[in-house]
Amino acid sequence: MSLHIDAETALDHAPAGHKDDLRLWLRMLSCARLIEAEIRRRLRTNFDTTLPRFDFLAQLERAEDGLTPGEISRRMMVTGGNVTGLAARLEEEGLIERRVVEQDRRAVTLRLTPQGRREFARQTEAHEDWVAELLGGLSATDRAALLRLLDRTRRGVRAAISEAGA
Amino acid sequence: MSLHIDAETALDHAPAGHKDDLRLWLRMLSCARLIEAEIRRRLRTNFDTTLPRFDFLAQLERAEDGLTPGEISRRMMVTGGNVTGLAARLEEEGLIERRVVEQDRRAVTLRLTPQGRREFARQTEAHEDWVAELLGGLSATDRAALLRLLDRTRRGVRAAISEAGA
DNA sequence: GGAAAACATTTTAGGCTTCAAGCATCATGG
DNA sequence: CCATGATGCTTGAAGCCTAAAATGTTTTCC
Repeated sequence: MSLHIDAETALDHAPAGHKDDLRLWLRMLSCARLIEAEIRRRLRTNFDTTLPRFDFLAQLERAEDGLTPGEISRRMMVTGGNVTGLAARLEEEGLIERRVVEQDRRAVTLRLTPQGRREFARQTEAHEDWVAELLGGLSATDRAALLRLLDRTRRGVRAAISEAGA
Repeated sequence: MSLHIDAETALDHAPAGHKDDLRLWLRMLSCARLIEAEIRRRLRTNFDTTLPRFDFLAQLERAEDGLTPGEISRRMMVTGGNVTGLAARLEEEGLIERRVVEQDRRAVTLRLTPQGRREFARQTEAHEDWVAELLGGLSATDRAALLRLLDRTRRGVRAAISEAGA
C-alpha cells in the first residue's frame, strides 16, 4: 500500500486482512517449497530423476492408451514446448515411446514402455512414503481441516483469477 | 503403493492417512502453484519482471546497508551461482549496484540504486494488492485457521527432514 | 477443389536453477 | 614468511520453463 495516499483512501484499499493475506501467502509458499525441495532432493538421490519427469510419468500411468503432448501439456499446466523437451529425454531413457496417430498425422501419442511402468512404480511407491513421512506430524483432525481450507482457498483463488480475466 | 504386494503387507506400509497425506500434499501444491503462476504472470505483464528478481529486490530493500551474494543466497535459499546470474541482470537494468568490500576483497555488497528502490516500491505495492485480491475470498476465521495449520505443518516437515538427515 | 483458418507439435531465444569446478582472497599454523 | 586450507564468488554444463515463431496437417467454407 502506497505511503503517499491519505488514510481514508488507504482504508478503502486496505481493509483488515490486507497484510494478513500477504503473511498467509508467504507461509503457504514457504511450506510448499520446503516439502517440494525435499522431494526433489530425494528423487534425485534415490532415482536420479526430477519432479517434472516424475509428474510426466504419473500422467501417462493414469492414461491407459497414452496421451498426446497437448493433453499432457494441459494436465501438467505447462507449455507445449516444455513437454517436447521432457518427452525427448524420457524417450532417450527408454521410459516412454512415441507413436504417430494414424487418423491425425499432426499428433503423436506418448505412452509408458514396460520399463517405464516398472520404474514409475518404484518411484511412486517411495514418493508416497516420503509424503506420509513429511506430513506424518499432523493429526487426523488437522489434516482434514487443512484439506478443507486449502480447497476453499483454491476455489476462491480460481474465482478471483477468472474474475480478473473477465 | 505397489499393486503387487498383498493386502497385509500393504497395511504395514499404509497406515491410516498414508493416502490422505498424498492428497493433502497435492492439494497444497496445486493451490500454491495456482497463486504463484498468477503472480508471475502479473509481474511479467505489469512490470516486465520475474518472481526471483522481485524476491531479490525485496531482500535488498530490507537490508539498509546492502547484502553480499552469499547472504542473499542463504536468505533466498538458492545456490550462489543463481545469485550471480540474477545480480548480473539486475545490475544491467540499473536496479542494483555492486561495491567491492574494502576489508575483504573477495566479497562484494549489493544494494538498491535509487531507481531500484523506486521500482521495487511500485512492484511491492501491486504485489500486496494482488495477494489480497486472490485470497480475499477467505473469511477472517479461515485465514487465521489456515495460518495456524500451515505453521504447524511447516514445523512438522522441518522436524521430519532433520530427523531423516540425522 | 482450393484458399484460409484452425490445430498439434516443434523450434528458438532467453531466463531460472542446480551442481561441480575454478579463481581469487583471506586466515592459520608451522 | 609462506604453504595450506577455508571462504566468497563466478563460470560452465545441463535441465526446466516460457513466449513466440515456424512447420506440417487438418478442417472449413466458399
